[in-house]
Amino acid sequence: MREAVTLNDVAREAGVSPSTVSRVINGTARVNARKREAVLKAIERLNYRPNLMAKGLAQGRSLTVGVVTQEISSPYYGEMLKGVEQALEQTPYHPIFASGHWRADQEEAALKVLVDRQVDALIVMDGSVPEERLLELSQQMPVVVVGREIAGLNCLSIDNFQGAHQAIRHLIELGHRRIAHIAGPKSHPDAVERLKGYKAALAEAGLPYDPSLVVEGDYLEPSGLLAVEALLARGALFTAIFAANDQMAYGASVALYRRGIRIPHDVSLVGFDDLPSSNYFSPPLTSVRQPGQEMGWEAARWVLAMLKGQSYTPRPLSTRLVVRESTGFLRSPGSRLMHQTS
Amino acid sequence: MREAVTLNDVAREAGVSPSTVSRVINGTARVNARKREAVLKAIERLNYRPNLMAKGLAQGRSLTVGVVTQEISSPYYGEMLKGVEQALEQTPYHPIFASGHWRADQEEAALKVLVDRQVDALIVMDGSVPEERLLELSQQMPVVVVGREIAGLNCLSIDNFQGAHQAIRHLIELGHRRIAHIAGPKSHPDAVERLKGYKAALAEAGLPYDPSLVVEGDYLEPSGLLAVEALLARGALFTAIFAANDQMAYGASVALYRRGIRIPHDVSLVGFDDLPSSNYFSPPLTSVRQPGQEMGWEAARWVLAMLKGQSYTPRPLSTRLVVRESTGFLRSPGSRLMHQTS
DNA sequence: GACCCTCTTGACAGCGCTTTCAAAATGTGC
DNA sequence: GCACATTTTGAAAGCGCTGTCAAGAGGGTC
Repeated sequence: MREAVTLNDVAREAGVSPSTVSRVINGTARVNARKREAVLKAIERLNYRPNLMAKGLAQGRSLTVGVVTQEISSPYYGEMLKGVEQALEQTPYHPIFASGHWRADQEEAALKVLVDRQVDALIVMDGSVPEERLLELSQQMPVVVVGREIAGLNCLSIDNFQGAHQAIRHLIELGHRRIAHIAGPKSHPDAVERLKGYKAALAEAGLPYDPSLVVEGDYLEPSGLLAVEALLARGALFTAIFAANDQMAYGASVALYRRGIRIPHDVSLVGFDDLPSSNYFSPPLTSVRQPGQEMGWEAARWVLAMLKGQSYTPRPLSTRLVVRESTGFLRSPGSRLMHQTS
Repeated sequence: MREAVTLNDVAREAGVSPSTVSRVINGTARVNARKREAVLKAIERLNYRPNLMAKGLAQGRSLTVGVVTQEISSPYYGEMLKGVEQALEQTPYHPIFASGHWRADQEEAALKVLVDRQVDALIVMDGSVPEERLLELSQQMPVVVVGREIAGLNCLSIDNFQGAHQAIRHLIELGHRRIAHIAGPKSHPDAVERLKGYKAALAEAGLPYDPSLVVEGDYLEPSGLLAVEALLARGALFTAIFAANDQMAYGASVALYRRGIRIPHDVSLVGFDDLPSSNYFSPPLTSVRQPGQEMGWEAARWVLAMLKGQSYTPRPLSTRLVVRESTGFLRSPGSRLMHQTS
């Protein structure tokens, strides 16, 4: 394992002081053109690469941005992380990720890891860290929260109510009257909002709210499958399903497939998030698009601005219903499913 | 932004020297029980957290492991990253990711970023960095390569040939004789191996290899869709498709769906990777399981061992065909598709 | 040629931690 | 109670870099 070449080596090689080398590298002060040349040559010759840890220590910053997600492998967070990565690509900053695994204690542990690693700023995605904790952290460094709204903090989130509302409107316009909902966990504010949007859209259309058509899932595929089975088991009558996220919609579609219930022929299905894979689902899934990548990007731009002491107004993030092939007109008042289960 | 409390503060508070505090924290030498107590109390009282950057600089290591992937948001890499994260969770090390975006130059840039950040070890997933470059890096720090076999390096990969072979055997056993293949990019060694496995299995069964049944994709969904369209356009006759990865299989299924070709009724479909979502695809996708998470885990354990100067023998990683509902017996010699396109 | 200004440069003191090294404290045997 | 071996401890140097500060080098003015 070779010895690393340091700034001192460069200084010696170029016949100048370390300070001068530092100045050339960072452009922090004018340096005589000849010396600058000498330094650059020496850097080239020795193939010098600055030690970012030393630099960080000296400057009191690490040039890293901490990102807390729930699960790094989740397609939903994947999109956001990609956005963050992209926004940071051309800057001196680099993201460093830690996952909360959907558990408050692990999330706190993730925060600790990042803080200990001296991240210069923090992006927190969803989760259930107490608000006070985040407020406390925001005293120490720039913090941007994605997917939650916390007074006194810079937050970035979409209108979940509106998104759900759009989805239900779409189904109603297609003629559906009995629309089941696979909700997200009650502990997630976004899930609650989506449920509200569902109810509101029904109410506006003069449709009754039937609690037996709502099942709570946990945002993962298996729970979508289970939800549909529960619905079917209790003999619920429905011609469409609105799942609070795409992953649960995937699960739901399998349950329907198993029963020989065809999408959208017998039942229409709408998801939320519009994951990249939803476009390639079969049938391609109608879903409420949530601009994950853009959210990550905006969050990163925001903390960058805060780090520079600038203000930043994130572009408004809006949801958009992407209609694909998993939704269709209600076939007939007494569709197959209605008969089958009644 | 509050001033951070340092080891010196703790020393003063506890009435001992900084060295002693360091010793208590790291357990690098015995310390009188009373002093240790005093130090621990002081740490508690001041809520001290060591500065990992300073520690890193002093020790000449960063306690980070660099991981180069192609795309952090890809479900395939997501699984591996999760494995890495998991393996590192209970250690002092933390992963730091950088993406190559499927481009050699960006991959090199990613490597540079990680090396500049003084990662203590490197995990390289697939990609096309020149072998010499990796060998050079391995002189400087522990390196484990996943998904490539490079002489002189610690590599971790599955038997792609065998996996593809299994998939084709399965289709043949179901009666299929004309099996199309959506290959991965020729530049990827694993794609090449999978193609070889496909050919070998055909040959063993005494079936001819028909180049017109093979289309090259790029491992992403759209290319799967395009591939099937190309196949159909050229009037290829087939009753089954083996896609070199699940994402292309997803794309393929959409193309088939659009043409009204049913899976597995008209055409059987097999993927490779067995992404988590494949289990919830409709119909649930038959796929060659590649233990992504385990691969990440093993790679991480391996570099950890190397960092400790220990040797490590990774558990053998094997592929396994997971048969789900996207494959079925050949309906009849003259299946729908055969007629339709002939 | 003395004086003042501006620009460039190097010495040096950190950043917060670790790690020798030698001094201080403790313990042992007689 | 002494000489000696053994721990335990603190002082100090250093990891590789930055940034202040004051000295040095030029240049202009009268």
